[in-house]
Amino acid sequence: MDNTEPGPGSRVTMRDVAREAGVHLSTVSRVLRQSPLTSSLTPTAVKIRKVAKELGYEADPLAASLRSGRTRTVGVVMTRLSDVVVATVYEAIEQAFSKSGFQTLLVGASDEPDDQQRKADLLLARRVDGLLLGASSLDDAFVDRLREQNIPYLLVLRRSGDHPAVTLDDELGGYQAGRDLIAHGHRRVGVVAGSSSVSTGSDRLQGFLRAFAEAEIPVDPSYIVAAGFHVEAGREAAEVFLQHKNPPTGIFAMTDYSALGVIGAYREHGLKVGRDFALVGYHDMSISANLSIPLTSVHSPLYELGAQAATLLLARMAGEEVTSVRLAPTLNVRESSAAMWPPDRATA
Amino acid sequence: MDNTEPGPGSRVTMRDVAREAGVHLSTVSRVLRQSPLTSSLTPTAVKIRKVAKELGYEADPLAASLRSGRTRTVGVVMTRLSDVVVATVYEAIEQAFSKSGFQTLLVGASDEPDDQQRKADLLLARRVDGLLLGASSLDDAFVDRLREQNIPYLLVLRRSGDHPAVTLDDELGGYQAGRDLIAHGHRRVGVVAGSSSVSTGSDRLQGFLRAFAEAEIPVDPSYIVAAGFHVEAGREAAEVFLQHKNPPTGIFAMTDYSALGVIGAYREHGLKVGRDFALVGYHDMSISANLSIPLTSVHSPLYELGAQAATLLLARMAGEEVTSVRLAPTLNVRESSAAMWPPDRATA
DNA sequence: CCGTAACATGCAAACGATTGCCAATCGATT
DNA sequence: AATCGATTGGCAATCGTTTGCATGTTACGG
Repeated sequence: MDNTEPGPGSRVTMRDVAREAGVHLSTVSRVLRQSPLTSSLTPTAVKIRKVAKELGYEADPLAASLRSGRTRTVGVVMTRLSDVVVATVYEAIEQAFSKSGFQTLLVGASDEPDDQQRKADLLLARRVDGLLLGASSLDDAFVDRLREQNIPYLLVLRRSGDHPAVTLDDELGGYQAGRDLIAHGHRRVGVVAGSSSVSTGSDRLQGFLRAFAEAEIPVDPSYIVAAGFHVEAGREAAEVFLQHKNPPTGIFAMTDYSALGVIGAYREHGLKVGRDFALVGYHDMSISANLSIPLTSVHSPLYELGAQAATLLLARMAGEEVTSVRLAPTLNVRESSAAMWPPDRATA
Repeated sequence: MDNTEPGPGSRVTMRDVAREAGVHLSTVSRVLRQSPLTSSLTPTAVKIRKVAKELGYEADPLAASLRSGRTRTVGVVMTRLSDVVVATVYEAIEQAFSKSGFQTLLVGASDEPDDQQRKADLLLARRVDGLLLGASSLDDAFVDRLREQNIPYLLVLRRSGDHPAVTLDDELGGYQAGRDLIAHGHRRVGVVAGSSSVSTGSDRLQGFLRAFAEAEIPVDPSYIVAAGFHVEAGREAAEVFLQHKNPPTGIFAMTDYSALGVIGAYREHGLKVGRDFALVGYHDMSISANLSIPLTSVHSPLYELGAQAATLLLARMAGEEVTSVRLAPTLNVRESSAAMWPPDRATA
């Protein structure tokens, strides 16, 4: 026998509704799930709905999921949510799913592959109907396993192998940044790069280098500093640049944040962006256009990215085949890189 | 009869472990839950654990929750996650709960009270063990209902009534901002305020005004512009200031973002922050110290806020009484407000 | 007027755990 | 050797749904 909660103060269950309406439990279930088997106009259905409302019945998703195996929940694994880029994408994802009546279960993961896997397993244990991965590294055996297990999943922001993914065309973005620096006369350039094991970073670098290869301008590898995506990374890289006797005249930072770090560090050396050096950032966050010297930046459609990811995963969950989507960025040229280089040649 | 998933490819259940180990189902449950009733050293316990590992058994949280009523999940309601402040706090929350073996279910809500309530109800239907509310307005009847229903909850970031909350001392922050502007000689000041129905905004304003009241300096109400917390809000407010024939010399923006908006808009009028006007921001995000002209800003311990919120909610869930916590901010004075006003008086 | 399709209900077995109660076991104490 | 107390393990009910099958009802065409 069990006496945990004997009081009548408990919740209203289907059993209560059934008793009150004078029908069987299962009938209530069918009517309320509006299963296609039962038209909604029959007097019984009307009565059940009325009683349910009167009693304030609310379905228990737990019990339903246990029995049906479906949870109407998708799991989302993301890194560092405090990164605006990530947060914006997640916000879009959440809204899209919420609109379709799904709930998202968000877990943060570090950049270690193991951590992502552990967190994803946690989500799978919760029986999510689908999985959105925003933290996978380029070589992630774990994702292969997902495919084999036939679990609907989708990568977002980062690619890996030939797994379906919704990403930004980072190669193109890097290319655009490179073209911009070339077009403004820069021949000696530096890059504030992120970790090379993450597709976003390596793609941007590749595109950037392609631009210079096409223009047949060599890029000194020692000017490519893998520092990271945050403000401090920019400062670090800046110090490296400034130690060269011939520092680069044009800099591509892989994040607006690291671009700000560069601005700050250079500033402490008395150097001013847009005058003493050119700078191109990435992601075109709302702040970038509003700096004292507005920042040239590659704009990424982050919100659309999240929305598309949600749509595609929903399609996959419905059994459809989907193909990866790659969204194109656009370059916004502003004062930080708009001047021609070398300066004053025309007037000298 | 039921034939939904007859295949043996299903998951490993306790029943399987019990059969394999030659003990009763319930014994397995007790050992694996390491209920205090069963010491873990008995041979049966050892065997069960061994078998469980061999079979790759993993508990189904759904089934466990259904029976036990506990989910080891807390619900979190927040607004606009793309706001770094909110995202940072959430990140801290998630990490803290994750460390305690809880999962967080995050839902985004708009600023409308109804929406928050709807989203919270969704979470309650999922039987969360506790609720963290980051989107409540000042007058929120919904939270009262929670108290009556005896559900462990906690407000975070925003206060409401006498509900337990972990917040920043925004009044103090506003005061500090005000003191700074006064100390640097400003007598005509403007405020870029947010919505007054949210405690963060109204508290900051109140503190700011207290500083001026104490110093017996009047503040012109038409210089207080309720525009919002984002970049565009700053631009908007700046335009309002500039339409006055005597624009304020010192400006308090309630967010670093809106501060950036002000910088941008003034800049387009040829006005430079730190020289032509002083500016104080709020939250001291990583970028603020790295601007060309570093921004004076009130620093809030956001990460600590999230961590404390998690700790306190856990305590409440364990039945302890908790008292609200209010974390003190600290002012970081930088170039944007460091100069004395009016300028050049000493040298003139 | 009957056979039958079509549909609305009812029945009961799951889904996979937790847990109150009780019987059995075991060691120690008298 | 008998008794007592404490552990241990088994039993079965239960959490609140979903769902395959069987039954009952209605309507309709031939």
